[in-house]
Order: sequence, then C-alpha cells, then structure tokens
Amino acid sequence: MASADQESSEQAGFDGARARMRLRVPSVAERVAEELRYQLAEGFLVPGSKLTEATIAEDLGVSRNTVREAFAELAAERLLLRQPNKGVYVATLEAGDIHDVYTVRRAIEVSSIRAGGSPERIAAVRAAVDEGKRAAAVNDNEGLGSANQHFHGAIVALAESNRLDTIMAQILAEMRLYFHKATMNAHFYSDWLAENEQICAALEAGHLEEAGDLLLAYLNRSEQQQTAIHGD
Amino acid sequence: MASADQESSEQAGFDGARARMRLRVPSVAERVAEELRYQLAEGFLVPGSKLTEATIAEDLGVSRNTVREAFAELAAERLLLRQPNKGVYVATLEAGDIHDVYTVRRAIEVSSIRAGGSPERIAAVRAAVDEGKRAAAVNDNEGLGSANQHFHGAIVALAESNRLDTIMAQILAEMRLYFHKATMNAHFYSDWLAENEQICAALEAGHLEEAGDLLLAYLNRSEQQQTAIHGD
DNA sequence: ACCGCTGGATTGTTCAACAATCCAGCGATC
DNA sequence: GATCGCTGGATTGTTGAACAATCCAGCGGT
Repeated sequence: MASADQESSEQAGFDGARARMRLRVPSVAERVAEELRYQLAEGFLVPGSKLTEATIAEDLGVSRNTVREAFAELAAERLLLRQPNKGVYVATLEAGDIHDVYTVRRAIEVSSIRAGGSPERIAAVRAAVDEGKRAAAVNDNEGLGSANQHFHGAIVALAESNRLDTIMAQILAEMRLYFHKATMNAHFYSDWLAENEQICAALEAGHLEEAGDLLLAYLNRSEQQQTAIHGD
Repeated sequence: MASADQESSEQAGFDGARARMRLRVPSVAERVAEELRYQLAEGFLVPGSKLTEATIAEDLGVSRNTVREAFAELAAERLLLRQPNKGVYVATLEAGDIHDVYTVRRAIEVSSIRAGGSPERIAAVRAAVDEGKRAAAVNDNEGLGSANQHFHGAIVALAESNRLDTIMAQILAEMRLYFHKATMNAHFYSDWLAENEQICAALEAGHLEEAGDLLLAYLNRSEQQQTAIHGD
C-alpha cells in the first residue's frame, strides 16, 4: 500500500467523469508482498518468527530474488525486520515502540482533525462510526476492529494529504500485526463506539478544538491500556 | 537512512559507557542506494529524468538485481518513482505535493515542539541555531541550508520517536531533492536565522505554545513562498 | 567452563537467459 | 494528411543457477 499509489498529483476534487482506468496488473513481487501482508495481518506469521527466503519462494512458487524484493518492501514498512546476513523476521513491538507509535498517531491524527475537512471527508468519518455500530449490533468483533481503524484512517484523511494517509496506513498495519485479534478481548471495544460518536459529532458541529481534545484523550488512554497489557 | 536504523528498542537514556559498536559493513545494495541518494541530494540527477537499470548497474559496477533492490528502497522513500514496465524516474513534486509535504511538517513539527523535550534535546536545537549563525557569518549558503534542516530535524527529535525521526528525514530528503540549491537564492535564508533564534528561545523558556505558534507561522509562510516560486 | 574449529545452512550477489511490455517509426489505408 | 496497425528494438520483469560471505550449532580439546 505504500508504494502502490503514486498518484500524488491526482487531486481529490476530480470529476467522476474522467475516471482513472487502473487496470494495472500488479507485479509478482507486489503480489508476494500483498500475500505476506495478509498473512501478517491475519496472524499466521507470529511476531519474531523467521522467514526463510528459500521456503517462502518455494511455497509461493516464485523465485528467491522476487521474494527478496517483497521483503525489501515490507521491511521499509517496518512490518519485517531485516537483520543483515541473518535473515528477515516478523517485526515485534517492544515497550518503547508502543509509545513511539502513539506519538506518531497523536501528531498526525490530532493535527488532522484540528484542521477540519471537507463535508465529504467528514461524511466518511461518520460512515466509519456507523460501520462500527452495525458491527456491534451483530457482535462482530473483527468487524468492530476494522471499523475503528477505518474511523481513524478517515480522520487522517481529513487533511487530504497522500503522505499522511500512507503513514497512517503503515502505522495501522503495524498495530494490526502486533495487537492481534488474539490479544484483544471484547472489553477493549467497549468504549470505542460512544467515544467515536462523540468525536464525530463534535467534528460535524465544527467544534474542532473539542474534537481534537477528545481524540487526544482517547489516544492517551489507549496507549496506557496497551502498555498495561503488553507489559514492560 | 530509513531502513538503516533498527534500534527502536534502544532508549535514549543509555549510559555512554556501553557505546554501541556499529562496525557493520553496509550491503552493496545499501551502498548503491546511498550513492544514489547522494547524487539526488547533490542535484546530479534532475527530477523527472529516467534511470535505466543497466546503465546504473554498469556505472557502479554492480549487478542489475542489486540496482533493483536499491531502487525499491528509494522508491519507498518517495525519492524515485517507479512506473511499472517503463522504468524508474527521479521524483518530481507537483504543486499539490508542496502542500502535502507542508501538511506533514505542520503535523509532526508543531506537535513535537508543543510537547517540549529533554534539556539535551533542546540543547541540540540550540546547537542547530548556532550552526546557522556560524554559516551566515562566512556567507556559506550551503551550510546555511543544512543548518536549517538540522534545526527542524532537532525539533522533531524532541519527541524522541524513531518513527517521527525517519518520517522527517524522508521529508527533508524530498525537499532537498526538489528545492535544490540552484532554486534557492540567498534571500530565502534571510529570515530564517532570526526566526529560528526566536523559536529556540521560546522553547528554552518553556513557552511551548508560543514556540508552536511561531513554528506554525513559519511553516505557513514557507509553504506560500515555495508555491509562489514553483508555479502551480 | 572456556576456547577454537569445522561443517552445514542461509543470506548476499552475480550472471545469463527469456518473457512481457512499451515505444518510436513506418507503411497502408481511407 | 491523419489515423490505424504493425513491427523491431530497447527496457523492464522474472527466473534459475551458481558462488562467496556469513552465521550458528555442535564437537572436541584443554
């Protein structure tokens, strides 16, 4: 997702008329990266475990060189850790990294929401909130989780910055990798809904300062929770 | 610089006693990437020009596959643009990208300075200001430019977040690439010194809000200047 | 318990080949 | 004369094999 979108010049306010064609066939290396990303997000590859080039190459039926290219891509996204002459390992988040990740989130999320956004972008935030409500209604824990990620992604999208979007996407991928389904019990999601609703409402009402404060408070609390669980 | 530092667990408060050894020999691909980064920053490779794999491979005396790995790394940093089946090109910043870049800078720089920082980190900011003054004293335009980059890098470093640091490093590399020496006349540097001094003073005095406001104002003005020059 | 060695496994890098794709040029056609 | 279709050459994408460099576990010697 990082190197996939190179339409930085493609402004958002484009007429739907001249819709871009995008029938590009992703390269093999990209598909390998995509597959690995999927397996990482799904938890098939546990943090810290080693990925051997030859094995993966054979499993996916591609050349070792191609696997290497995919590794490079994922290493650049911090999903894999490359240790020279030793191998690549699934990234692990240490105690310090949790703070690190939340520092980034505070910077870009709060800044994005404080600057407001176009009505369409705000509507996208609202949509994510609703998505969460629907998931909660049917007790879909997994759906609840991704709805929350959509919510925070939509907040960053308010800023209409491609770079912030990809940064956020990477951070979310990192969190998916580490705070995996297994580690998140239902009680985590308890407060989200109400809080997201509150933030979204403030945003819609144009109370940007308040929205920012609420979001900041949420992030701080969330960091505390995570640190408490993944001990340090 | 992006994938080079994987000591995310290495907290800042480390005793100088157990200094890290770092005698790692960078891989060939990394050295190729380094060389290209240098040529990009130095302006030998103009934005938009095409880089042919075979040519670079021969010039540097390495294999085409290795060049490819280096390309992947630089493409992930947005310094190169990979167009599938066509080739890699030196990245160009369109009008919209300028706003994009500054949006990121506003987010992470302002957020970093508003949170303050340890005395050592603040001292580093001060050091960057002094570096600028020394460069100005001898009319060293180039030194003045890099001093300013050090200044803003030091501000982000206040947050003590590895991720923010690498993000900022990439952004600065992008700007170096585009706003190259040739394009920046001396008059650009005119205000910097006084303003950096002011920001730094506010920071040292603990007036974080004021420091943030000053920095924000600077970034906004700088964006305007850049947009004015590199037409839109 | 410490040391050095050694062999096997894995990564790093190169090379050569071929398929897939793009692009410029060049006729053929209306 | 502009458009279309083709074709040939150049470049990228991908593979497979080979070899060098490096690491690591195990083993034996002291």
